[in-house]
Amino acid sequence: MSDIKIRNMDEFAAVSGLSRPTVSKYFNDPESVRPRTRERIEAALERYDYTPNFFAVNQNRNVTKNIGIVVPNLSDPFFAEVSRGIGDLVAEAGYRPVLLGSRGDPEQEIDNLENLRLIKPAGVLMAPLGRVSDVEKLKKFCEDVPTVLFDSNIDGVGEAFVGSNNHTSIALIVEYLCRTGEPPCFFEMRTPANPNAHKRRAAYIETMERLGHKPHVLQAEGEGWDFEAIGFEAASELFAGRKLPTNTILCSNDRLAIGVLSAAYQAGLRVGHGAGCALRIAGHDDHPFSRYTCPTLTTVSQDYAAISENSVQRLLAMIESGIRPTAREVMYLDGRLEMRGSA
Amino acid sequence: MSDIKIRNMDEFAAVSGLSRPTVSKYFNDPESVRPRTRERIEAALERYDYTPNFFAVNQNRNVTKNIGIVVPNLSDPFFAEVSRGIGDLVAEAGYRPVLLGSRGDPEQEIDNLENLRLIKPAGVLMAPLGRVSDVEKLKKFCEDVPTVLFDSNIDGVGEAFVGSNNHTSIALIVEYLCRTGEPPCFFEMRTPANPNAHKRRAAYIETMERLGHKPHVLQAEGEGWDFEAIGFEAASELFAGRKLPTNTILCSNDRLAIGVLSAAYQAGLRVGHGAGCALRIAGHDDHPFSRYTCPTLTTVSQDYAAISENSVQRLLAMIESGIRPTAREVMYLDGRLEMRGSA
DNA sequence: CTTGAAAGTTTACGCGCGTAAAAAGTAATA
DNA sequence: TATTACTTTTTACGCGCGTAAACTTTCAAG
Repeated sequence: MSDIKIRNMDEFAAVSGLSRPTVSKYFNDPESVRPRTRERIEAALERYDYTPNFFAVNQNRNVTKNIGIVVPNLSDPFFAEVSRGIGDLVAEAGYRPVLLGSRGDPEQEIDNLENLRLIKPAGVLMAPLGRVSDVEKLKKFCEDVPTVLFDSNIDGVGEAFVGSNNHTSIALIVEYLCRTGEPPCFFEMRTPANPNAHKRRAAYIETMERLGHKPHVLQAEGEGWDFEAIGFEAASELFAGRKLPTNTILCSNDRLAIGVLSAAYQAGLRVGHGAGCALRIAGHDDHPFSRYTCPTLTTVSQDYAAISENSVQRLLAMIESGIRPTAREVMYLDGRLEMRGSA
Repeated sequence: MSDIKIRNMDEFAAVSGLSRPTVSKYFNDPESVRPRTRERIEAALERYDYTPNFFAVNQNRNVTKNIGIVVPNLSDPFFAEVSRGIGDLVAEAGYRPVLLGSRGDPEQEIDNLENLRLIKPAGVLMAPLGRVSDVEKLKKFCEDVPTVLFDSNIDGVGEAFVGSNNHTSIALIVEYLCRTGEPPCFFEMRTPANPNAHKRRAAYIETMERLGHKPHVLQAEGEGWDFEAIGFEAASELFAGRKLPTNTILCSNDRLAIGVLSAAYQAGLRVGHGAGCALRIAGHDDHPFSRYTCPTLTTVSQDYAAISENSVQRLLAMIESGIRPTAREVMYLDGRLEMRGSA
């Protein structure tokens, strides 16, 4: 490694014995130059460390190699996990992932998109806030930038959607619960942030009716993303008032279930499916901590890997072909039942 | 809002009736132009939406308004939380936070810094991986870019460090545990990723000896960041072998403690400080989920807010004064005992 | 009304690179 | 060896903005 500082592509072209346009071509696509030329450039790269100026490279492009990843909340372990996976895939494909969290705030969500627009991304992968999102602004953004939605769907926004099939996964766990004990009631937030919640409630009701049971929906008050706290508060009240219509609770998601588990513990209710248990509790999502709750949480796992892979793949296909599909593509992946200790 | 598209600063200067250099001056610092001029520009901004081209703006600067935030792992709720707070503060101060996670991988950590270098950040806030970090490369980066470390300290790296005082906070909880029951043993990973772990162990030993008790350190095997799993496995073996030297376990951090709690539950050991409890378990950090474990986890909370504020403040002071301090500044904040159900 | 500093305008150059066009060179085929 | 198709080089321009220098206008104070 030489100590001579290379200040720009001109100087680097000089030390590698080539012209700047050829070097420029190499950096845009190493395959586009003759193998021997490539070797010379790569040899020079070992001796002098040079990287094209990020800003100058992107200034003239109308699209860059940046791919935006926008999720509702980076503090939520689910989204932290998924966005990590997506970021990896994006980086492997030779793009630069730019990760942004919206903190549950629709204004922040739009801000994130505006910030992304500044860096002229090749495309965006986004898990929208859902119900509270500013749909018109989202649509406008998606007209300009190829966008794939994941996790929660908003009709007409983006070129594609990849997510879980709430209908089958809720059916899966409702059937399991009915088969192995009392039919469950359904525990959710009254004003859920995420549109999946509505689908899950609907799927619960439909499955219960199909099985000939009466559905019971319990709704917790509270806004925001502090799901454990909301679940805890509402469940504590339920337990104190002994208002539970059944001994089995299916929660709309694992974070609520974690709050409910905690409330049950503090109310002295033993949770599980064994002898001496007063209550069964199940969740949905297979949150990273679900396997370490007490008892471990029975839930439905979403196929994180498949969601990540499919959404990235769809976006890259659009970017690399340059073709925006005429019809919006929607893909639902099946969940898997995770039978653990709590139900 | 007019529909005329403004393509660049020249056009925007034209519609606002000013010259481009004046407009440029405004965007660099709105206070630097006469109030009347400012009004004209801001009026124009309402009619035509124009934002200076991000890449062109930064191309000529040798430092930008970007501030990098690098944490070991974005999937860890602790870092997710802290980096969210830091990002907010950075944004409030008029800078653009760029968040990067190193995934527990020292190479990724260096990669992150190299990527940051490309965008010429005004400064960087970093929680280093610690023991496994490539210290030489970190140092080199910190020579070029003003950097403040937080969470875990590496001597000689960065201009300042802000973190918790492990010594006092471990003393706090050890004293509490000794006062209210059997003296604790200390549960940690044999090869912890984070240097705080070593300080915590040392603080435990010293406090125990000061109080006239014999310290016991139990070490779990396992590498990586899957702390709950590592804690669970090791604790399960301990419980099965009945090898515990005391009925009180102080875990090096909350994530390990969550694993240990889960193992205790599955081993049928009742955890808590009440009658009929076989075991007390405590943690350290006040992880977001600690208040929802079963039982709730007694722990020491780190002062997230103060860590965020102080580290951001120190970095901004350096950036805005343009002065790199000659002496490295180190700041330790005290933790607070969170007495809950588990101990 | 004069004066002088502060603010704004004009003009001009540079940043580092993408990229187009024409010329020159290189490698495989006939 | 001549032909042909690629590659590479040369030359030149443009992107959008920062910024310096010299000049002109504005505005408040004397």
